[in-house]
Amino acid sequence: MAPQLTTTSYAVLAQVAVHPWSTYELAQQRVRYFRYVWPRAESAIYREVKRLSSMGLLDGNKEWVGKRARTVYSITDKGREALREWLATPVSPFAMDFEALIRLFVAPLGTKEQIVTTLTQVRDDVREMLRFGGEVKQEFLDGISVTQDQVYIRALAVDFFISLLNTVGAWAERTLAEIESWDDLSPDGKNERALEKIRELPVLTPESVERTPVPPRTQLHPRRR
Amino acid sequence: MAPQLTTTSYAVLAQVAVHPWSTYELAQQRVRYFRYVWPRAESAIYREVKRLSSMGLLDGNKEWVGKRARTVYSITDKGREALREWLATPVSPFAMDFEALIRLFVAPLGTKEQIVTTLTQVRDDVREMLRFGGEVKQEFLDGISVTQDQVYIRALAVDFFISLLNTVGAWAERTLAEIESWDDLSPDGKNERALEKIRELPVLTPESVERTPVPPRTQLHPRRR
DNA sequence: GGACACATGTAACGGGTTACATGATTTC
DNA sequence: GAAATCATGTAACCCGTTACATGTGTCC
Repeated sequence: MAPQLTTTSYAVLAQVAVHPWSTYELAQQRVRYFRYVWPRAESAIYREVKRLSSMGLLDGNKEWVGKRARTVYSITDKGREALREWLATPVSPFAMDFEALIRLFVAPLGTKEQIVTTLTQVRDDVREMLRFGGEVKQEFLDGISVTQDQVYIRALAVDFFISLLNTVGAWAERTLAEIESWDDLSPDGKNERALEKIRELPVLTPESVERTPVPPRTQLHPRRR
Repeated sequence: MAPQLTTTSYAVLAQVAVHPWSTYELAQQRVRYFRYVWPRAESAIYREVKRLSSMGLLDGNKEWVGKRARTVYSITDKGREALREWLATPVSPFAMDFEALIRLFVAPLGTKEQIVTTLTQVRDDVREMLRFGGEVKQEFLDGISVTQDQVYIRALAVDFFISLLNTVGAWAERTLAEIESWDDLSPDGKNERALEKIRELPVLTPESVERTPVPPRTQLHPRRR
């Protein structure tokens, strides 16, 4: 049996499918391709191309720059076939790591300044990513993108990226504003206003029929026997 | 030196800070706390509590259920102090894993049906998460949440969650509609329309930035590990 | 009294990360 | 011609995963 490929493998295959790259270029150009939707360390890419080429999915061509070797990889028919088969398998769901939310939960342990700093960082990170998104947009409008012939597909992805970041950015802004309007991080007098805000959130709540009567929460101190 | 804690460690600490839990409850209740913003396997939690308690940040109490032991953990002062110190460090940026976008990029290698299936899966995943979000909302409105006294904080997080999912869901819907309006996945005659759509995306491009003076961006902080 | 879900973990593998090494090119 | 930066990787540790193991209440 061939060893199992990971999503990272397919991400690399997908990038090489566009055109051949040296490993270094591959690792660098991930920024323009998958850095924000499938972030991985550079060294993972180096390892991945070797695996893929040992399996015959990539074709590695050694070149020489002075006394240094470098390898340029292109995708093979077998590689394209692997991608094709992958497309028929179930997709893994959208997932995120958002440390700032964990900090928010314990924010009252720290100072107001700290949580404001955290949220400001989030806002700035998002701005930076949006700046990058604007760059990509401009590249396509100028007609100079490497994947210019694929605009009809890439546009869908850029749409996703921009929409999502605008949402996160807007959330950061309004949350900053809310917290800055507080005197401190204590609950005093804040919960009622918060309930009002929760009530207005755009999501359906389960109907009372389905509403499970509160299950007596698991006992923290079970009886001995 | 004490071993370095990871964000997962702090996530566990943060959850135990709410009130004591047995390890099993901890692992289960992650769904209601961090599953969607900091997803980790259950076994990671089991290992983490042992580490944290060996460091004195958690206090583990052995109890007996029949002949089986179980451990109930509560946070120590030292644990709360660790959380406090953590709040002063730079936050790690929002990150996501979104395999569907990689598939979208290579979609023309496969069939229209396949990419439609993938996007439908995304839409359904989002619906399920939104259903959960609605449940949480209802719990707060009913006043029965375990963190009822923290509504003023949790509301901010629920806001984030719902906003983000609505954005992803809306994107999935309109992308499905777009692709279903196509005869096939070839670029024929699609790129011009796509450029028009890109032009309308709500993000500043470098050119427009040059024309519109923008306040100097705050410096980005370094990445945490 | 057998089946089955719940409860409570452990073992082991592998992907991802950080740290390091070394040659080539540019800058001053 | 030294320093800094770019280019091209390798090594090793550790977090996160999947798979498994075993005890306990419950249902019919």
